[in-house]
Amino acid sequence: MVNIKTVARLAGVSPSTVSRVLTGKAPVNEDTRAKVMDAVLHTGYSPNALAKGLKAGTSNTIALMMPSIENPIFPLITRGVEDEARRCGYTVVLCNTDEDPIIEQAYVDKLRTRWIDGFIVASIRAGTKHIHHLHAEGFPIVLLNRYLPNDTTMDVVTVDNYEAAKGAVTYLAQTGCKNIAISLGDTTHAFYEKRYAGYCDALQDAGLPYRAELVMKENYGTDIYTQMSSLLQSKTPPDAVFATSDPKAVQVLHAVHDKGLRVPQDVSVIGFDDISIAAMLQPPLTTVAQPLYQMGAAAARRLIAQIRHKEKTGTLLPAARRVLTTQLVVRGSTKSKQQ
Amino acid sequence: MVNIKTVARLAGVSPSTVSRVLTGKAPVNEDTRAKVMDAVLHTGYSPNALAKGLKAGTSNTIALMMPSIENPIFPLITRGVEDEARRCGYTVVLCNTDEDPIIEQAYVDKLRTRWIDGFIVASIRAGTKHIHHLHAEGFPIVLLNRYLPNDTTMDVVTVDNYEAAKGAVTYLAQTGCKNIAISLGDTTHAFYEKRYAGYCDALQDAGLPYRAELVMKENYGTDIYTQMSSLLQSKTPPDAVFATSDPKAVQVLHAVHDKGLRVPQDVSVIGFDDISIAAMLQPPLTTVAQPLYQMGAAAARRLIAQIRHKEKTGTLLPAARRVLTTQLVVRGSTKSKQQ
DNA sequence: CCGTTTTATGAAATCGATTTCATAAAATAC
DNA sequence: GTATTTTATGAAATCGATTTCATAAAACGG
Repeated sequence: MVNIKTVARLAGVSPSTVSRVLTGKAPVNEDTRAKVMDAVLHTGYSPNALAKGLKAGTSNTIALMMPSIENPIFPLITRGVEDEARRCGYTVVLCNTDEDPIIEQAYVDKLRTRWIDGFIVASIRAGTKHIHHLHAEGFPIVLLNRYLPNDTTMDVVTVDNYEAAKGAVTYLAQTGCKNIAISLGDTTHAFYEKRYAGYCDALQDAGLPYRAELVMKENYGTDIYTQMSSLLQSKTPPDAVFATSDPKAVQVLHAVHDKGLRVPQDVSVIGFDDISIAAMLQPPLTTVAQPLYQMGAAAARRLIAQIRHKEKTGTLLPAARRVLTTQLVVRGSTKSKQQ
Repeated sequence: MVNIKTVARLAGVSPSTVSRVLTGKAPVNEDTRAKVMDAVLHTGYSPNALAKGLKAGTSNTIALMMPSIENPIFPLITRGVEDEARRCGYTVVLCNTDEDPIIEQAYVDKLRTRWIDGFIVASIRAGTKHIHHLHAEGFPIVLLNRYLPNDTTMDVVTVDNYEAAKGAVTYLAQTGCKNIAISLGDTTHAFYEKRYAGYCDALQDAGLPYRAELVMKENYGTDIYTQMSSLLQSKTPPDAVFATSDPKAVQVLHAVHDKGLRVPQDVSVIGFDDISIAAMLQPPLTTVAQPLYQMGAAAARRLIAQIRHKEKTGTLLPAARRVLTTQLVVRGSTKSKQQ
């Protein structure tokens, strides 16, 4: 591997001068600059990033922590992060944690050793403390999608889950649905809690009663498919379901289909996320679209801004909350609005 | 950040001794070892990976290059790579290249500068040369899924695309289908070429004629949906379609559905990949399952074996070809076998 | 033309861990 | 008891790039 010394010798100058030419941080005579550039091009030299990082204390690398890339919202988010990072000259390290505190801790320990400049965390949970420690140590951190409601110390990129859910349920009511069920995720996550609140308030605004038996919960012993199937056999079955994620909507669709009922004539279904399969389903799924790519890109942009600010001033920018807008994408799984 | 000097001072020894205790590469007196470990635990010291890497010439980091993580086969592959890498103490850098030679070159240039130990490449194309250069320079490289048929210099992890395709088409024939169409991908990729060959040979073995008009091609002006729609209106429409990837199968299903025909009664459909959505479709898609997770894990395992061999001996192991087995997963989009 | 400021560049220190080299102390041999 | 080997450890060199420091040469002011 060719190093700076080789180039220096070839150009007949000292390593310092080569460095000065390449970083441009100090004036160099035009003749010497030409000689050096010549030697650089000739050898195909490119500075060793490890040595550079060691000296500078940075690596131009960020980590992206998520539960699992298999969760269908993450590929697009990841793409957004990676594209933006690359544009800014940063490299992305991928961490699937399975929400396992041990794996998460292992990652943090490994990456903390001074060669990751910052973290995008899409897997934070209420109970864990590693991320706070990391932040307290001075690492730039941006929370993505998942966040802790009573903690405003860290940057967050998210959507307005309350309004988005409220809008979706209101839409169902406007299409004439009276018995609107919800397929709910783990409410220890703030974003699911918000979607639940939006559901409740939308019912109230529409003058519809809240019925506890219409709330299906994930990880509740049985899966959504089973819960939906039995709900359809009850005395007052739902005529609509607001699923708090698209995969849950898929299970609902299957349950409806397997009972011989039609979507949307018998049961309307709205999902949340707009992952790629939503449009491919039969019928295509009406869903609340999150701007996943933009969320990833925004998180990367913010993180890199924090990193650069820290490099310049030694401190972090005050934590900010970036709320992107969702959009209800109406497809075939819902009836049309009544005039 | 606490460094080795701090620990040394605290323990009352030299940095060399601290290093010896932690690497275990030289004998240390039991008393001193205890003192050092004490200081290490007390300070929470962990060696700087950048400095370590600079000295050792390795970074315990590998790169995973793919067209895009949005392509639904890659999340699972990525998960396999990452899990195996983590188990072996390696970190994964993610590279989405969009098959753009410029982006790919930029990545290669950036990562070549001595701090990536090896590459898993799932995006190689016949025309490009960067990867060969990289390999010629001595970097360990494992090709995943995509490969170059007349190049046996690099390790490959793949499946038997020919046999898998042949098996799928033979299955369609055995269920009584007579006019089997194929929805084909870009045949400049060897793996699509092989699937095509398997289709042709299966037809022949089943005594069915090859009909050129039943070959639908991606990137052929019109999309698969349109091609399938017009094929269904022809004089002798297909009664089955072998799609060379699951997303293509989805388009076929939509075309069939929109023509008011039923799957599998009127048209059988088989996909390829078994991505997560396959089982969620209505009807659930019969498809050739690739062991995506295992392919990723196998590629990572092989790459790390190469890296370690190179570190020990300075040379690479002779290139090997690892062929994993596919499995036809029969679901609802095909008829059952005739006795 | 002499003193002062710029400009350009090499030598050497630095980042942090590892490793070779040197050496003092301890252990063993005869 | 002296010679030799082994063990334990510190000092210093090393990885490669950057940056401070020092200094020679050039430019400039009066």
